[in-house]
Amino acid sequence: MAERDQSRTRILDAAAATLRARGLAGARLSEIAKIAGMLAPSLYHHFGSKDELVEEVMMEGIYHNTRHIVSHVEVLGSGASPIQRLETAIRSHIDFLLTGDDYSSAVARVFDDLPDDMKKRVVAAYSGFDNYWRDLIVAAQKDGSADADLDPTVVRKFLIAMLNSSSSWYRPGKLGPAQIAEQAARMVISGFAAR
Amino acid sequence: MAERDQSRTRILDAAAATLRARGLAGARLSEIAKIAGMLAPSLYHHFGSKDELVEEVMMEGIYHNTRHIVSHVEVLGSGASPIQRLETAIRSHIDFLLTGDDYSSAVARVFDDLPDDMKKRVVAAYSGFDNYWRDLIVAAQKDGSADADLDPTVVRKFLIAMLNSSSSWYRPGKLGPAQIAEQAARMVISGFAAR
DNA sequence: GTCTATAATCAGATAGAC
DNA sequence: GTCTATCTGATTATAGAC
Repeated sequence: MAERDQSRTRILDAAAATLRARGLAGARLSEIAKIAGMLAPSLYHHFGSKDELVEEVMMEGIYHNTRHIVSHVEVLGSGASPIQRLETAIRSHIDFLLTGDDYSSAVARVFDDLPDDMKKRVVAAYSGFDNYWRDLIVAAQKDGSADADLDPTVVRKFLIAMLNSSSSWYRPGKLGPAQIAEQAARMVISGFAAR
Repeated sequence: MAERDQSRTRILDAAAATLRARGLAGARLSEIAKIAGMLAPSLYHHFGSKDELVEEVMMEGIYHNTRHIVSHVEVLGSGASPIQRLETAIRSHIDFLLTGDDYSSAVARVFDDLPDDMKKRVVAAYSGFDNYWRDLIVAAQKDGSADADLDPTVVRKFLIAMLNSSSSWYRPGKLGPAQIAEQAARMVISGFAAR
């Protein structure tokens, strides 16, 4: 990797960590620069503006997250049931968020606050991710293994909001990422009521 | 109500609407003042600072929301099962958010971005709300009607995050607040998988 | 109790040396 | 490619007239 790319990567990493921790307005260029080992004006050699930097973090986050989930689900092979595939996606998403991917956590944290024009582009980039979840949900319904009276879009919105929230309240303790993921999968698929 | 209280209330309403729509950093005192029918410096006659105003909106939001949910649940009377009570709380919470309470939506939107010291106080005020949900959850588990292997705290966090998210993605359309609430209750209690 | 005018602060962004 | 110095613009907050 070229030196230039190393600096870019360090800046992006620093921006993702800062956005995750402080939100959009709270993330100062001076802090991002400090973590990346430079001063704020130096960032402008690599990025045109704060917005440009933020947007690249969003795009990376979405890309990383999608790839991570898809690769875990697809490893199951064609023998897996739709519900098994959905369960794997849920576990994989939580694990990704809680095991420290700053990029996807940054997306979860700042998405609502993005300026409208950037949000449009980020939503467009998100569509692959959304569609993937939607397909998992619809497949389980077509298969007869899931409740067909639930609206797939509503299920997806609720599900992703619930999973994403974990990055804001999770603290290492009694329950680790795997246990949280287990709880999420159980709650979503089987529901809270006893069978 | 005294004139002074009227102005205060107008300002609080305007702040809640603006916080809900624009987030913490995006909510400008000039916009809040304009909605309240005055100019920004006039706000300082009623509130000491932006933070003070924001904190009062948070406290009102939590108070409104808790009262709304509790009153709907308690109306069920002592004959209702724990699951019925939980279902009522879910429906009531969604309905409250989507039928336009700016205060509780503002809490959902800006909570993560609050400055640390204010957040501590807001969390403390939230404890009554959290405990009420927790009691609903634990009661259903003790009763044997809910999955006792789920951690009550994790269930509560996931549940509230999921319900709160609706205020950011809901738009009046095919499904109204009551239908969204119905979907949420069904998804949480029965789960996504077919029985 | 609200206004006009203005101060104080702060963060993003630019210019230009090295 | 990073620095120091500076500018710009926006926003909270204050002073004091009315």
